Amino acid sequence: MPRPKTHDEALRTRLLDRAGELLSSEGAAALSLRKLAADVGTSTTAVYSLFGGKPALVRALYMEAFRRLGTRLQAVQPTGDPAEDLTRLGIAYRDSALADPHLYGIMFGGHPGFEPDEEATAQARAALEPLLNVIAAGARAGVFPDTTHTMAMGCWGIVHGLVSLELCGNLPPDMDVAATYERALRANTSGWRR
Amino acid sequence: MPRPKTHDEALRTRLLDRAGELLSSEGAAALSLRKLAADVGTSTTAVYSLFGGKPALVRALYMEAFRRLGTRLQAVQPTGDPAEDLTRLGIAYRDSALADPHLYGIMFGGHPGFEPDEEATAQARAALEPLLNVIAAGARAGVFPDTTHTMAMGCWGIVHGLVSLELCGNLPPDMDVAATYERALRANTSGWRR
DNA sequence: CGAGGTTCCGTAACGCCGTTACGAAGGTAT
DNA sequence: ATACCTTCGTAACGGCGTTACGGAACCTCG
Repeated sequence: MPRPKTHDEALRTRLLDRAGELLSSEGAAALSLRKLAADVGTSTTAVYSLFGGKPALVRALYMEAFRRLGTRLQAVQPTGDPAEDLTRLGIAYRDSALADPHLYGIMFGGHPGFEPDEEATAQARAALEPLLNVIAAGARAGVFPDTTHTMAMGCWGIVHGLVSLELCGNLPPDMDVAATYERALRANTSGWRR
Repeated sequence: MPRPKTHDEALRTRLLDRAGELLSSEGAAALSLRKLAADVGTSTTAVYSLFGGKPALVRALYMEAFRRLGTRLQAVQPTGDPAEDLTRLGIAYRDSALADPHLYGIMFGGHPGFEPDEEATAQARAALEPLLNVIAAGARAGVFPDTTHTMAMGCWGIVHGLVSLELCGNLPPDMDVAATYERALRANTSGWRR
């Protein structure tokens, strides 16, 4: 007896996909509920019934962004050399960010109204598990210190920091970023060597 | 014969000060031209005649933020040990960011509509001169490599990255951030040792 | 097969925002 | 005193996120 729902899971994914496209092509400022709904051929109400509002939509994008990052990091095949693996993870991290800078901005840019809750930060941490695994393996092999979490924070810090500086345009335009990035990663890794 | 100006330099600084206060107390989302003008006792027109619009106001805050950061970094007294100086600079950097997180967000968060122009990025680079000086001194002393700019990027990356992660709430709440931060800084520095 | 009822969703309104055009305000020179 | 020129506050415009509401769509039952 009820009217059948058109605000269903399919529409949810279409909204999420289009939101990601808008974000990638025109930036975060251009991501408005009105434009999004019009593009998908529905009304803004859909976003409220399917997500709950704009912050909740951003949250969904946040989760998706970390999911993609985690997938890319998991795809890095271990070589047996923890230091080398660490560098490769860092490069994969940067590739992931450069592949969709605006999505990276969702993860760390801090959108107005959205604060990651516990589940969201758990998703973020889960994406970095390959990093923890490599560092823990290095610790077991005796090349890294036993303070796995401390070292993981340092490594996450440097990859995030460099990528963030690059995306903000804070690096000199004539710099060979890829090479300098890798050099900085290796220096940092060797500093943690036991 | 003209009506005397009330949109003068004094009003400009009052607007800038209040904008900084609003930013610090209520965040970037609460910084609206209407509220700002009302607080200062003028109209939104003042912002347009004195700055040129909201992005230009944000630009002024951006310049001010990097000016303050530069002042704090310059206040770090060299010890003669470049590695130690590097750590102290990193701690001063974090202190500066924690002193006003929202102002730090202006520098790297990327506000909608504002892209730093050449002069703004020059101001940003100038603030980091103490970092370059210490690294160059270390290179002259033979403890750091000759690739000063590469190493500077790495060092900026790790301090910015860790501070950024902390401000985003991406670090575990039970972590002793100050100690871990310093540990990561020292590891990174020692990795650059020649 | 049509009427009723229940659920659902698009429209439209509200209060914000940044931006801009315009008319009133105010001091100066005649 | 009046005319004029600069300056600034008011108000309007389009767009935003959000929400209340009324009509639309379907199933069920007579």
